[in-house]
Amino acid sequence: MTAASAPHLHEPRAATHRPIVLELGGAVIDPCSNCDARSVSVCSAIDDDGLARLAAAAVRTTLEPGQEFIAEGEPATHFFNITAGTARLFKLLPDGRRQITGFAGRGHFLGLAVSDTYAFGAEAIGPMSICRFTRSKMLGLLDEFRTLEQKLLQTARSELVTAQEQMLLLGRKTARERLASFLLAHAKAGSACGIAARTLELPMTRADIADYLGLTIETVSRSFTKLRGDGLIALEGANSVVIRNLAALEDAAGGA
Amino acid sequence: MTAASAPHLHEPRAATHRPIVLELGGAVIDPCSNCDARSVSVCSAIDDDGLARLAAAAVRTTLEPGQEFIAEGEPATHFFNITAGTARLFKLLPDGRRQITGFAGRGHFLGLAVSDTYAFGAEAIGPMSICRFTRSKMLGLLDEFRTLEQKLLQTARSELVTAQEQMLLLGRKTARERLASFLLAHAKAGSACGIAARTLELPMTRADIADYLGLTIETVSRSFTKLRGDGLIALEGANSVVIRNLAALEDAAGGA
DNA sequence: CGGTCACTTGATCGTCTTCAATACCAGTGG
DNA sequence: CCACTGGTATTGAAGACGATCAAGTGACCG
Repeated sequence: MTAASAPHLHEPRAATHRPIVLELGGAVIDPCSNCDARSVSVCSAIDDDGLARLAAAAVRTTLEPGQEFIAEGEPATHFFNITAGTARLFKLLPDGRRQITGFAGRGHFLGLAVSDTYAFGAEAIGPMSICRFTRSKMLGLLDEFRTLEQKLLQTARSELVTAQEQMLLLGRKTARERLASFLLAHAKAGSACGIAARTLELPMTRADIADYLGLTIETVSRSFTKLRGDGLIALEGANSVVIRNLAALEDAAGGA
Repeated sequence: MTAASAPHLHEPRAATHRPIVLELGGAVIDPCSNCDARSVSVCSAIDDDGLARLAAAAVRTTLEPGQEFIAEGEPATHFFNITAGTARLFKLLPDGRRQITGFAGRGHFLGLAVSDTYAFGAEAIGPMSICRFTRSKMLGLLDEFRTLEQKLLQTARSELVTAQEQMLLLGRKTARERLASFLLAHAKAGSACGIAARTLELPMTRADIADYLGLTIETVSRSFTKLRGDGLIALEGANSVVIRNLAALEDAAGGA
């Protein structure tokens, strides 16, 4: 598939492009066929002919850390495909309380709103690069390529399953179980195969983790400390976690 | 579209069939074209020719209150379409803690698992009737009728939005806000147009509501009492709720 | 009329939150 | 090289919200 593959999770990995192809003839030739994110994204559902059309419809953009690119409640004019970096997806209450509904990494497709406004906001956590499509062009592609639509259905169902698991976590798990579940989920997502990675790089802050797990920063921090004290994990700086006892961590996650 | 339409929410309403058609010629003629649930279900995405094939693939079943018809973790052999009654969808932790991820009423389509096992369980709340399809037949229909697939994508996205709202509720709202949100959501779902119904019939028990809102029975009960004491609602028996002050209830829901 | 079941209400307890102080780390400039 | 600064994480103490434990009420039913 794609070239380099790091054991890390959600790393920006921006520099894997092969400029050789892009410079052929001096013009940009089909950036999509060359995209790092293609193999893990809905774009993989489209054939080579379609890819040219996709490339024509796409606008590549880079984002600064913290930059918001989807605003909850705003008209849903665009679709996005993440090619590098990680975004936080969130919903807000009027008084400022925030719930992060998920983190979206490379290959993640965003913006398929039901209504004509976005149902959630999205911000870059670190530096990001995204592919932007207008609503009409994307809908045209969807109409034309059934495989794309099928892939989206598959993706949506998978996200629905994840969402249900998150509801179980938010509604019924303790702080310790939530953090353990979170770490395990990211360990699994970070490794290519099904085996959990031993070391995790967490691109998000404690505040993000707290808002994702329905806790406060302090409780997240205390839970980290507790898991470390119990020998389940080790912390190397704030953003790097090493799993020292996978079985015990799975146990601490509540068994589901 | 269909004939009778009650203001009530999730009412079993089993007896609206028109036996006249069924008795023509003495044999059952296309139960699908006659189905109460058709107009509100994915079946509406299929044309009349397809409906006959759908009918051939469908097996109608009735369920007792409390009967489980989807078991979490079991092989996903069937799809289901609810034609009458309400089901609770839930996930369990090994120690018995339960999170209800949603309630599914007439027209709701269930069982589209990502993996080959069901990701959640489903039980009848009251008496129910469902349409059952084998996995292979349903996949065949899906393959044949693109409109059906499109409808499913639309449904899945809508459920995803609902799930995100529920995450906000579970992660960041107080008990009072959760119950108010719950009542409002059902008021809106119960009425045909966008205007919230004034009276709600809740088919589920306090335990179900608690497991849906991530609370205990006691806290749900206390919150009901409190909302009543504040004049926002009135209770007529345990399962009938009248909204007395819609604006205040929306306010109590946390504004989102 | 006793039994069960669902709901309500009360008293106490515990987990997580809140408020507050301190530690840490990278970047900057003296 | 080291003090200063701002952002982020950790730790501590007090408080609140919801959970737990327990009792009481009411409806339905044999």
